[in-house]
Amino acid sequence: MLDAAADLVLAGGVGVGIDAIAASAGVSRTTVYKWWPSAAAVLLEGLLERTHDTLESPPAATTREALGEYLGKLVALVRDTPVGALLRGLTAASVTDPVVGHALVDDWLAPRRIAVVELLAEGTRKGEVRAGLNYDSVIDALFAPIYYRLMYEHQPLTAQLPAEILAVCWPGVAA
Amino acid sequence: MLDAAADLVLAGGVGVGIDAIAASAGVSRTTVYKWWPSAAAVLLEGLLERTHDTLESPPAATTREALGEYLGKLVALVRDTPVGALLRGLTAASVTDPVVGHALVDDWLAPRRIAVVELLAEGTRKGEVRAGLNYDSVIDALFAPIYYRLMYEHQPLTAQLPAEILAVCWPGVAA
DNA sequence: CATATACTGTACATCGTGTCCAGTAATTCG
DNA sequence: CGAATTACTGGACACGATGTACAGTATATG
Repeated sequence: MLDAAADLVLAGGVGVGIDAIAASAGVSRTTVYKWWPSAAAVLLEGLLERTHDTLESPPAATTREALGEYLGKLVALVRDTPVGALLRGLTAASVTDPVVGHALVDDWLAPRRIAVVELLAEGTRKGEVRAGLNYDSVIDALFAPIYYRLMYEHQPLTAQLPAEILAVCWPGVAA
Repeated sequence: MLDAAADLVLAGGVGVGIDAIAASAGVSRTTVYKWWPSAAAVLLEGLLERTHDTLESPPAATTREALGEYLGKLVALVRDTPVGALLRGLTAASVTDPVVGHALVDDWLAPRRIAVVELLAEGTRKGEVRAGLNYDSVIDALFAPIYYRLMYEHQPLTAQLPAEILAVCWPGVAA
């Protein structure tokens, strides 16, 4: 059912409902309800299940490069896989459903923020990142443009975005 | 009807529908449909009508201060008025309704981005802002954290946010 | 006075959600 | 082997929201 749900979103649908998931998975609606409380819960679990291997940051020579690669991996995921549509739909759902909102923050956003906190802490240890930074602000500055462009589509979500983000933010982060 | 719609959102409702708007405005549902195609359209017009005076940037000594004040005004609007809830709801609606999405970008986001472009251009003229910047990236970096926190609520939307954003981004923007 | 415009209120078709229930197939366990 | 648990089916139903249709009323305009 998780695969079916993800495939549905891939196929272009953002407002995927229980009916569509059940039909696509070849099971009855009742069965879906037996395992998940809502369509959004299915989509969220499908999202997490397919991406739990995208958390670690690849080794890189410098902290700046490591951040660039980490953001690049996220942008690629959002651009080239159903993850983008999934995130858009779940973000919309989170507005009316606080449970989805909390799950999205705890299970999607938070782990990625933690990964970057570690990158920054390591950078501070190596003398590449300024000490005494407010990590939460920095992480917002790094991640937010990606979600901003994902949601509003006022600017294209290009592969160059991480480099552009770092061009603006890195001078305020570097030691 | 616009006032009624805005008041409804203020009262805590994010998923405001045609029924609620009509009831709150004291008119029949048919009448609302006569003037707007959807509930989101009413809310959007109400939002724009109440905020078209918040576009200009106040005069400030330095470009950095001007940016801080401009972002501060936006944060205050989002924090202390129905604008925050309105934006959250409309952003959610924009995911399934492209018309709302375009209107949100063209009539809400774009004018504010243009105001900041002017601030930055003026700053470049005064020698306070680096020349050759990619304005779109800078503007994303400045605005995105506000919308990011608005949507996910993973971090509080405090009055200090603009200062924190500038602490990270200004070094990459200053001449 | 006649007409156009705005509004009313109900009714209706439609869709998606979430629950309920009786019945079936398969698996596990005594 | 037989009994009980577990998973699933599919149809029915209540519910709420959306959007349209229509016949009728009030009000202002000319």
